[in-house]
This record gives sequence, C-alpha cells and structure tokens, in this order.
Amino acid sequence: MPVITLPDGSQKEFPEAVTGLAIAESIGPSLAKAAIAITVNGNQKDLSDPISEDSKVSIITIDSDEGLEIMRHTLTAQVLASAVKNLYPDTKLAIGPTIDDGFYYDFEFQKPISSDELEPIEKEMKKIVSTGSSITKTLNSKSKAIEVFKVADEPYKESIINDADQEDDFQLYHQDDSEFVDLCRGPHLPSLKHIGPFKLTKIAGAYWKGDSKNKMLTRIYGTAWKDGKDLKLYLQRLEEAEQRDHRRLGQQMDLFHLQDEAVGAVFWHPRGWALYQTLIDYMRTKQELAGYEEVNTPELMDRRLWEASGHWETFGENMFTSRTEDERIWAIKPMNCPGHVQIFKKGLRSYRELPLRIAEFGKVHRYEPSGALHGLMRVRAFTQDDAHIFCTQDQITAETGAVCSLLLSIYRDMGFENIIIKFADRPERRVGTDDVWDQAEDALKQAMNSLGLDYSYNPGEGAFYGPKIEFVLRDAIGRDWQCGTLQVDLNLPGRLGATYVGEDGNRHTPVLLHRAIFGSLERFIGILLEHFTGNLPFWLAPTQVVVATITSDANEYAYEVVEQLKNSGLRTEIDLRNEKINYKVREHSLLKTPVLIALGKREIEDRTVSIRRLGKKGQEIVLLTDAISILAKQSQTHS
RNA sequence: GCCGGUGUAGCUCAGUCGGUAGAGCAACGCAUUCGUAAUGCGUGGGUCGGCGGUUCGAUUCCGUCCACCGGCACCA
Repeated sequence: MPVITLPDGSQKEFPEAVTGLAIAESIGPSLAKAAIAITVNGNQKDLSDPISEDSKVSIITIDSDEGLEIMRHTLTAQVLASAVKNLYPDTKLAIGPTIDDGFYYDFEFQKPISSDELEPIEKEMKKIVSTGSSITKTLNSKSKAIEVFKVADEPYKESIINDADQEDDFQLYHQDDSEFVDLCRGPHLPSLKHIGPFKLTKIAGAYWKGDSKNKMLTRIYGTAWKDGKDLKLYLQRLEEAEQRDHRRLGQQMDLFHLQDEAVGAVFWHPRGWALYQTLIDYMRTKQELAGYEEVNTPELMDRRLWEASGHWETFGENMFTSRTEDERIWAIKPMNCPGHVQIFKKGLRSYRELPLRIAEFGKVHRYEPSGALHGLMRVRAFTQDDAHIFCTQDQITAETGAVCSLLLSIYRDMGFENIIIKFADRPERRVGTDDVWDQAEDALKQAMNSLGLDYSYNPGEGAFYGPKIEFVLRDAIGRDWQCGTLQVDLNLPGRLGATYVGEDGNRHTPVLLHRAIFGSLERFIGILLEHFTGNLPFWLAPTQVVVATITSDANEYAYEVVEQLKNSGLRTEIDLRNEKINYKVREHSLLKTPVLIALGKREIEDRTVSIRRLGKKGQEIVLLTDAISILAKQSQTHS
C-alpha cells in the first residue's frame, strides 16, 4: 500500500505497487501525456518503474531542466546512436552523455567521417524520431548484458559492463520496431514523441575514457531543446558570443595581433599595451598596499636550478632552452618561483621577516602543445602577476585569507561576480612525501574553510609541488579558464635550500605560498574583453577620450582640450581628419572608445565640449572645465 | 601531441569542374568644412599559407610541412 507524497505535500495511497505513469494519470490526463520520467526520493526513474514503498515523488516534464536533460540523453543514446548504426553498421558505440545545452556521442568509425556527414546523420535521426516509437527497458544480469553486446560486437559497451561494480540490474533500452539496443543508466523518455527540435553541431576527436594513451574516437556533438523557440534562442546566443570573441575584438579594436613567426606570443599594439599597463599599474598599487615588495629576476637561468626544483624532471619537455658556446644549458623561465627563492636565500633570513611577500610581473615562456594554443587565453609567452609568500606554518591561514580577500576585491573591481573556486589536490606526478602532502592539503583546506568560501573539488589537479586553489572565470562561449591561483608548497623551499632562523635560534624551512591574481595578464585581458564585449569600463579603456573636430576651424581649440585632458591623466587621442562627424563617431564607436568629445563652432564660442558616450544616444554639452573634472574623477573610479 | 575543418589584397569575403583572380571597407590622390554610427570621384595594391609532385600549363588535383578554427589530451 504505497503512500505517494507529491511536491505540493498532498498524498495518494495506492493499493499496490504503482508506476510513475499511473501516478501521473491519477493526477490528470494532460500531465500523464506530458510526463517523461519521475523523481522518487530524489532519484530519477523511468515512468515504467514500479514503486512499492512509501515515497516522495515528483513528475518530470520537459519544461524542467531535468526533463530537458532526459530528452537530450534519450536523443543521443537512442536516436543519434541508432542513426549512426543504420548508416554505418560497422561503427562501434562508446558513450553518449549530455552536456550543457546538448549532448554528444563517441563512436569508433571504421573510416573517419567529416563534418559533411552530419547532415545525412541528422536526416536519419529525424526519420527515427518520426516513428514515435515507444522505449522499453529490460533489467539484465552482468553476464546477460555482456552476452548481448558480445553478440552485437560492441566492445566498448562490453568493457563498460565489465568495469562496473554492480552484478545485476544492467538497464538495456529498446525501441519498438528496431533492433537497436543501448546500455544506459537512464532514465529515458517513454517514447520518441517527446523529442524536441535538435541539431548536430560539430564533430571532433576524443580519446576513449579521456586518456591520450587510448584510441581516439569520433565525437559528434548536438544541441536539443523543448521547442523551436528555445533552439533559435540558443543559436542566437552562439552568434552573439562570436561577437564577443576576444580574438575578433582584438583585431577590431586594434589591440594586438599574432603571427606565424612567433606562435603563441603576442604582438601588443599601442592600444592593447595601454590596457596591459593600466592593469599592471593598478595591481602594483594594490600589492603595495597589501604588503608585497616588487622584484625582478632573470629570464634565463642555468638548468641546474630547474633540476633542483623538480621542474626539469616534470616539465623539461615543455621548457624553452638555450645552449651557449661554453656548453651550458639555460632555461628560459617557465615560472618565477625558483628566482624568488634565490632572493629569499640571499643573506640570512630571520623569522622576524616573515611573512615575506615577493611579487614580480614576470614574463615566462612555456612550450605549450600546439593544439592547446588559443588566442590570448593559452599562449607560450606571457606575464604573470606572480608572488611568493615565505611564511611559517602558523601564518598559512592568515596569509591565505589575505590573498583571497585581495583577489576577490580585485575581481570585483574588474566587474566579475561569478567566480568559480576549485580545490585541486595531489596529482599523480609529484614531489615530496605523502606526509608533507597531507599537511599541505590540510592547511589549505582549513584556511579555505575558515574563510567560508564555497569551492568544489578538482581531484588530482594540484601542482607537482603542492595543492592549489583555482579561481576560474568563464569566457564568451562558456569555456572555463583558470586565472587566479593559490598554492601551498611545502616542497620547493626545502629542495632549493631556503631556510630562516627561528625564534629558537635554529634553522627552519619556510612554507612557500605561490599566488597569482590575474594569473596571466594575457589570459586575463582575453577574459576581460569577452566579459565586456570590448566595452571596457572607463578606467580601463585603452583610449579613454577622443577629441574630434567637426570643422577644421576647431583644430586649435581641440589641441587645447586634448592638452588639458592629458594633463589630467586621461588617455586621449585627437582626430582632426577631414571627415564628417558621422564618420568619426562611427569609427571611434567601433574602436569602443568610451567618450567622444566633438568640437564645432558652438563649443569654441562657449568654451564648452559636446560629450558623446559609447552606446548612448545624444550628447551633453558641458563647460570644458567641468568636463575635465568629471572625466578625471570618473577615471579614478574602479567600477 | 591527436581527430576533423580552414588558409585568396591591410580587414571581411566571393571565385576559378586546371588556362596566373574579384567585391566592399581600409590605404593613397583630388574635391568637400560637414553637428553625432559610412561624403563623392579617382588611383595603387595579390608568389591565391610554404615546399615538392602530376601536367604543355597548378591558386585549383595529389603529397608534405606550417599556421589558424572546433574538440580531445595537456596546462608548473
């Protein structure tokens, strides 16, 4: 006699075990029609699964995120997979999960296919969907499930079952009128009638089980929505994201370029470099206030230093080196930490000097794999706002807290509200003993917990010398990039021989905190550009003000206005070209200059300026003296 | 690094089923002095990513390398 409690608190009692479908029917026929699955005590189940115990049940329809995901899941596992099998019968099936906004399926094709083949596959999928077949499932023992896929010659499915912990209840889903069978965790739609509009989007390679030692499979991506309106909105969103691409904006705004002779290294144009320097100036001020001292260390150092640190062993293949006539091998620094440790080691350090915070805008080079390169986000030469804090065990919590609050205040100034924080613990390849790792991870975890910040775990993704916190920001099309980082390192100071004299008169090894806030200036600028679609806040804009003349009679006055703006510290350009004001407005708008000052006869006579702000219609006429003070003040405001 | 795609003027792109290429914008020149997102006319500009092959002839076909794009793997 199961008693079913619905989300509104109402209860229904059934004489015997009952299915989700029957519950939906008991509520109403339209719900029964719309129902695609149920949640039983928090777990998603098929509509056909019987419930015999008292349970909390909610009906899932496609209008919820859960429902949408189930639809996408059914679409990939039942429709995409069987369409591909129909067209390419000797293809092997791997896995087909859902992702944000869609789904993918990994296949092993006997012959590689190209993106031209997405269209016929999509057509075949539509044919399958149009049958409206109902979907049923069977529960199977491990041996039975293995048998099914042995017969079907699906080695990947077989291996998934073999690797599974369970012995029973392997769910196999079938469609009416089709021989297609797939192994799936479910739940699935009760029938293909619930499939919404979809589109296959791209094709790519992907390693089996995400391991580059394994075979590369072919992954087909798609998107699906509950109705045509949502699909259209999604495609629109993609198009808009294209406009926000920092590579496109970099070109349009004349900030930087990349070229073949310097793969992965940026040619910064004057406007881009102005932004770069503005960020550095800002960070320098912030760090100074937070008790950091700025240093500079060599870009080339003997390889023995990198051998000692462990970098040579772990990342040697990704380091640029240079050999000189005297047969010495130098590494172009991929990190600043060994250099900072040298500064710490120079002279005898006392515990009284701790925490010692050393910062550097250090340009590093890393030979990143060619396939990883991506605009400004992933480059081979970049500058870090790097700092190393030498401290005692007791100081870890306070220093970690100080780093986090500094970072958060800076991200807030930059306009970022949604920051993803991840805790990455010991990787497989690492230096140091497990004892030391336990200590470092505990210390970092405790410090984070005491701050009350929400974070998720990123297991095995720490640095080779210590666990790390990743501060992740998202780009225009939803890709995540690590920007800030904080790492607790109990290994490198010892390996590089750093010590200080403690209160007890003995030598101790300091704790080393590595931290970066922007991370890479290059990447951070890429993220900033995408975040603001190039419309940077006034204080960051490469050119803050353009003074444009309407007729050449205003040239003299324009020079005067520009001089005053520049004297107030505003990045200002002058545009005296013999062009119409419309033309100038358009051009400077495309360059995303926040303020355009137009000068004509009226302004000369009244000693005023006409201020036009980017994205605003119309203009304000203000006295020159007022304009200067308004803009200068605005430039000091970080928001 | 791996899979798939792409590479034509400074930029955005069209085109040649093998007979050495075209538009718009930009640049330059002339005219125009204009009131808030493109003034008009004219001129110049390309080893069709690099190298090799097939061919009477290759930007086009084939091979290879490089770079870029989308993923995967990697990211100190």
